[in-house]
Amino acid sequence: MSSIFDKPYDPKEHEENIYRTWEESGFFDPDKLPPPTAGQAPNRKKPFTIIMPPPNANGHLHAGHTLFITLEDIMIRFERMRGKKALWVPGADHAGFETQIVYERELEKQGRSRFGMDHKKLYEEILAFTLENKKYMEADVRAMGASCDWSREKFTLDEDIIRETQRTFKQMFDDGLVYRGSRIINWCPKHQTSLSDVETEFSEQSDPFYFIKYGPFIIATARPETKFGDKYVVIHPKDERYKEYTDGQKLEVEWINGKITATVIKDEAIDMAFGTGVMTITPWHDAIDFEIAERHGLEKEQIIDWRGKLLPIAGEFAGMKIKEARPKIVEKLKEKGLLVKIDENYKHNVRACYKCENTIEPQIKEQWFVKMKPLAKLAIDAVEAEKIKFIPENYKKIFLYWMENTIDWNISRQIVWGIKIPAWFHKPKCAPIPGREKEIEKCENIKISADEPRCEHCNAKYIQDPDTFDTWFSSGQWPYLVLGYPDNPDFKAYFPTDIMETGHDLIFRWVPRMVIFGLYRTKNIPFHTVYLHGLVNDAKGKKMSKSKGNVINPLELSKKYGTDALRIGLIVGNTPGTDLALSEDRIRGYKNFANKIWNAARFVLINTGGIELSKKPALQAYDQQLIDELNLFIKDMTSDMENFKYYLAAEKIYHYFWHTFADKIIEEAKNRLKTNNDEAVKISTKWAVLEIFATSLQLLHPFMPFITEKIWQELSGNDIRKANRNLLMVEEWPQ
RNA sequence: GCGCGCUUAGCUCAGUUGGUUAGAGCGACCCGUUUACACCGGGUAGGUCGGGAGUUCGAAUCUCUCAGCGCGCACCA
Repeated sequence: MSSIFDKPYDPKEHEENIYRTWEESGFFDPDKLPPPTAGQAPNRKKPFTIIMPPPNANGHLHAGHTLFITLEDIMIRFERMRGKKALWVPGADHAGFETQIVYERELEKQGRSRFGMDHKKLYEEILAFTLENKKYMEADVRAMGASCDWSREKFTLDEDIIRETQRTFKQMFDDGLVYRGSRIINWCPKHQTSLSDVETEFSEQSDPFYFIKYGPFIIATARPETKFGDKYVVIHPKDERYKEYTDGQKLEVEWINGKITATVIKDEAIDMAFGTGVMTITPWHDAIDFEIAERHGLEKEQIIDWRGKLLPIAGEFAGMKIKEARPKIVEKLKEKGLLVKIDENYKHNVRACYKCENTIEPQIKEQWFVKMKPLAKLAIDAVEAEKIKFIPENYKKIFLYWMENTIDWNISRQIVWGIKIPAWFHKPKCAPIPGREKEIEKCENIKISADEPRCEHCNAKYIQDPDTFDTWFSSGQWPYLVLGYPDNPDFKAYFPTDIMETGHDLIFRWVPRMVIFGLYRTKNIPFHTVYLHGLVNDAKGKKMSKSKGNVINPLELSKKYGTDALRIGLIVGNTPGTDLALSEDRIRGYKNFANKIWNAARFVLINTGGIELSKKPALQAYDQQLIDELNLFIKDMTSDMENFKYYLAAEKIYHYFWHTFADKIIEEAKNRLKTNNDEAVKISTKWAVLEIFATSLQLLHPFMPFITEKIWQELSGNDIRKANRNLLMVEEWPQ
């Protein structure tokens, strides 16, 4: 008799069909699940929800994605089998800044540039580009076996998402939680946009450190080119060395471009031990200096323009790029006798754009800011009250530390690809209308509205804020927006969600924002548990990067060894929060395992014909013991699953199947079937083998869904389960 | 600078509340093709659990300390 088991398992032959069968069954939608088995029934009222972190829609999945899809799919399949209404909502992220950069490269290839392009046209081009690439991402998610409900898929630029995001902004504006302010921001001169702190990285840099005469003082700086406008000299109030100088004292000082009047400021922000203990400040281009200037009400002046060139205040250096100007300025200081010495071994950390690695130029800009303190308080309280749990636990501490030290969040971005900030400005204000002065006094010069407002007094048009939201402003609201907050019944049925599973690198960028927005808008936590997985690195444990050329394409591994092998290979031994070294060897081993399962199925098929599991025979003591051991195993493994220890559960079932079931139980069964003529012994043996095999398929299914489903289909003619509804996916988790 | 984590077999990592000879996968070596499977089976070797000190009847596990590595945050002009 020939069967599909006659040749080794070839995943390529089956995976696509199996996925189609699942998808067409409709069971990815928890509202369309088949009636529960008796064992599942008690759970059926409980929802189990995971919102998928939406992958960027601008290309294929990478290794990190395949890990999170596998983990979340395991969680979902496990709970679905247990009878819960398991909902996993997929999504696609427009990924504002990131996608715009990807598209800018496309433009560059065509010899074009986004600067000078009509905003609307650019937006439409990027939209078309994104929707095209979104398909690849979705196909990859399917190829990974994700049992998510595609009927509920959302895109971060869907109309309802945009509308609700803008409403959140309006509500926060009305509550005084967002404000427009001229504050120091991180400016990327290449990308021509501001960035939040989490979108920048520090890199250590070695620069000459210049000691320069400034009147009676010597100041030290690594950036002489910012010093043109420096007219405040700051000293620590307790510094004995400079006690003769008093706060507010004026001094005539010979400076780079001639004489200026300097003012002495005393401020405790000064580190007396650093440099000379004296510094001049440049409030427009340095965060600390800005704070000092704010505290003392000092003037601020822009020195460097938005493109990174010096402004007219720099005199003869105006129009020069910083790098070009610096040595020339130093030369001039030397000529004037102002340069005291140069320390060549000065190392400091410089903020850089996390995408282009260009140095960030701090600038003062009028932007929208979220007042973080009161919002952070909500998050801190919820986490301290254990309403939200972290896996691994130590991330709780990290989360709280960050929340307690958070600063106001700049949410304005000077990019096109994103959600428009629904703010409108009335500039200039209304002209005076005789007799209506008081009324006009109250005229708002800022309106928050999705539609274009008009001034009710002078009928002037408002000018729309050209900026878009920081992507994290909208993705921070993702969990409830996806479920259609506030009106969609899904919101009531499935929120708060159960688990937010994401990479530990998003502990600051994303997780806190979701907690805050959830608590602010829905008055509820967005999820009960945060599960953080580690990063997927190359075989040597090094971070994958295109420039290093060590990027492993997970979908190639999936094609080569099968998705099941890739999945379980990503899971076994991969503890939460710990980075994973992904190597081909690791996956290859599990391909062999898949084949082992395949061949065991062949043995079972050949040897247990005629056995019906629903008709349990009187078991021999030996077989009863195997079943008892199996039950203990189920209990142990289920407990690991409930405690999110997938790395252990996967390893245990692997081991049980291969080294207990295949190596021992099957081998013993062979002997007994061959040497014993007692029919009762044979039936008992066959029944036990089939029972253990069927149960193993169920236990393996969340980890290796394709092969287990395929075998289940092939064996279903044998009545492997009385409640068999032909899809292992909705079968009951063994108890 | 502050914080977090790691250091266990050649490599990648488990080891739950301290408890008998410390485990897995991959790799190495030896033997073996008796029909589920060579994408296999049987077996072997390989670890003073980073160093040191302490608590304990007992420590890979708890405490202290030293060293090395990784990561995060912040920052000194």
